[in-house]
Amino acid sequence: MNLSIAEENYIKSIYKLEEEGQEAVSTNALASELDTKPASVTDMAKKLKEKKLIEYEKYQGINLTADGKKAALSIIRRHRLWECFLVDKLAFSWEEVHELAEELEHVRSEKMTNRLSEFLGNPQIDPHGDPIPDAQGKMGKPRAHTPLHKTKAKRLEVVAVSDKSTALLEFLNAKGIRLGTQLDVIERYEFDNSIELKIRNQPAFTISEQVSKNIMVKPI
Amino acid sequence: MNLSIAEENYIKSIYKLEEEGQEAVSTNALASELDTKPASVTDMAKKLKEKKLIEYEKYQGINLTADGKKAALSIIRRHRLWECFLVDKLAFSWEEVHELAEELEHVRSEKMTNRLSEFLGNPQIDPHGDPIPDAQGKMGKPRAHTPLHKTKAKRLEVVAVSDKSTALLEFLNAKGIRLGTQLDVIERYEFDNSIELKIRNQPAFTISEQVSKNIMVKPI
DNA sequence: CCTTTTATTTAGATTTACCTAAACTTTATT
DNA sequence: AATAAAGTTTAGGTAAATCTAAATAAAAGG
Ligand SMILES: [Mn+2]
Ligand SMILES: [Mn+2]
Ligand SMILES: [Mn+2]
Ligand SMILES: [Mn+2]
Repeated sequence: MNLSIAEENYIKSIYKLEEEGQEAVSTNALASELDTKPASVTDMAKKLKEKKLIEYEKYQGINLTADGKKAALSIIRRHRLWECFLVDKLAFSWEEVHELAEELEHVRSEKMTNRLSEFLGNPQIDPHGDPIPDAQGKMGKPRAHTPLHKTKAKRLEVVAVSDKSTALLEFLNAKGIRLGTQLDVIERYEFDNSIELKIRNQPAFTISEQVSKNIMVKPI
Repeated sequence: MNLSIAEENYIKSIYKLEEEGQEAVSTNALASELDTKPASVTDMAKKLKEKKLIEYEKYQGINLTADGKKAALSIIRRHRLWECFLVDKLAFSWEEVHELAEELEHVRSEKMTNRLSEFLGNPQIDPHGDPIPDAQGKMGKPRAHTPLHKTKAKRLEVVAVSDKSTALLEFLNAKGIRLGTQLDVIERYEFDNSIELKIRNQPAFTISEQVSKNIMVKPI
C-alpha cells in the first residue's frame, strides 16, 4: 500500500477526528481540518475507499478500516518520534516542532523509524504529551484525556495539550505552563467558564475556557 | 523562491553534472541522471528559466545561475548533513543513506538544518567523503578529486567515492575499502586498466577500471 | 556539402490534487 | 409535512509533472 503525501495527510486527519469522537467523519469536518474544500475531500474519499483504507458511502461520512488505522498509526509514530528528536536533540521548543514533523513524517522507512526510536530511548510520549505508537502500531492510551475545564480536582498536573498551534503553545509558554507543571485551581468563574490558576511561587492568573479545554490534566 | 520537490531534484542534478565538467548540461544527460524522459526535462527547463534559476536557450543546454547555484548548495547541505546523521547517530552504513537523504533533503528549514549541523559537530564531509556546504553556502573544495585510475602514486588513502550506488558501496564493503583506508597499488594491468591492490594484513585483490574511476584518493 | 544519425523540442495525453459553481441530499425549523 | 438551511456531491476546470509520438534542429560521416 503505497500512499502519497496527500493521502497520508488525509488518513492522519481522519484518525484524529475519529479519536475526537466523531462517529463518522464528515466531509466538512475533514475539509476544515485539512484546510481544503469539501469537494476535494469527496474526491479523495473515493480514492481512499478504492484502496480499502476507509469505509465510505455517499453522504454517510468516513471511517478508517483496520488497514487505514494501521497506516494512520504508522504515520503518527513517525510524526511524534521526529517531534521528540527536534525537542530532545535539536533543542527546539514544543511550539516549533509540529510543522516540521508534518513533513518529516512522510519519509517512510521502518528501519529509520525504529533506529530513531531507539536513538531517542524509545520515548513513550511526544513533546505535547501524546503517546507514541510502538513498532507494531500499538499505542498506549493517552495517560489522561481529562481537559482542565471538566475536572473537579483542585491540584492538577499538566499531562498533555490537545491543540498544537503556535498560538496556544506560546501562550502557555508565557504563563509558565508546560508538561508536568503543577497547577492549583483558585477559582472557576461560571459566567464565562474562565479559571483562575496558580503555579507555585508565581502570581495567579486567569485562563479562558478556550484554553482550559486544550489542557489535559490529572489530579495529584 | 519556493521550489517544489521536483524542482529541487532538477537543480541538484544540474549542479552535479556541471561539477562533473559538463560545460552546458544537455537535456539527455539530465534526463538520464533523473531517470526521466528528455521531453520532461525540456518542460522543466522552461519553468526553471522562468524562475531565473538556470540559463537556457533551446538546443543550447542548461547552466545554473548564481541563484540556482545557491539553491543547489542549500539542498546539498541538507542532503549531506542528513547522511551524517543517519551514519553517525542511527548507525546506518554508507550504502543505505543516500536514498533516505534524497527525501529528507526536501524538508526546508534553515533553523533545523543549522541545529542539525551543530548537533553533529559541524561535520565537514559526508559519509562518502563529499564536502558539506556551510550555512552561507560555501563549500570546501573536494579534498582530492583524483580518481584512483589516474594517479601514479603507489601508496594511497581513500578520501571519497563518487558513485553512491548500493552496488558499488557494497562491493567496497566486501573488499574492506572505506573512507580513510590505505591502499598499496601492486600492479596496473594495461590490457583492461584493472588494478591490483593490497590493504595491510589482507590478501591482494584486483578491481576493474569501472571501480577505480569511482574511488578518490590522495597519496600518503 | 549533403545525408544520416542523434539530440531536442513540440503537440497532445494522462494522473494527482486541487478548485468553483451548480445540483442534489439530509437535517432542521416552522 | 412543507420549506428553508446546511452539508455533500457532481460537473467541469486548472496546474504540476509526467509520458509517447511526431516534428525539427544539430552533429557527424562520407
Ligand atoms: Mn504534532
Ligand atoms: Mn504531513
Ligand atoms: Mn548522497
Ligand atoms: Mn531528492
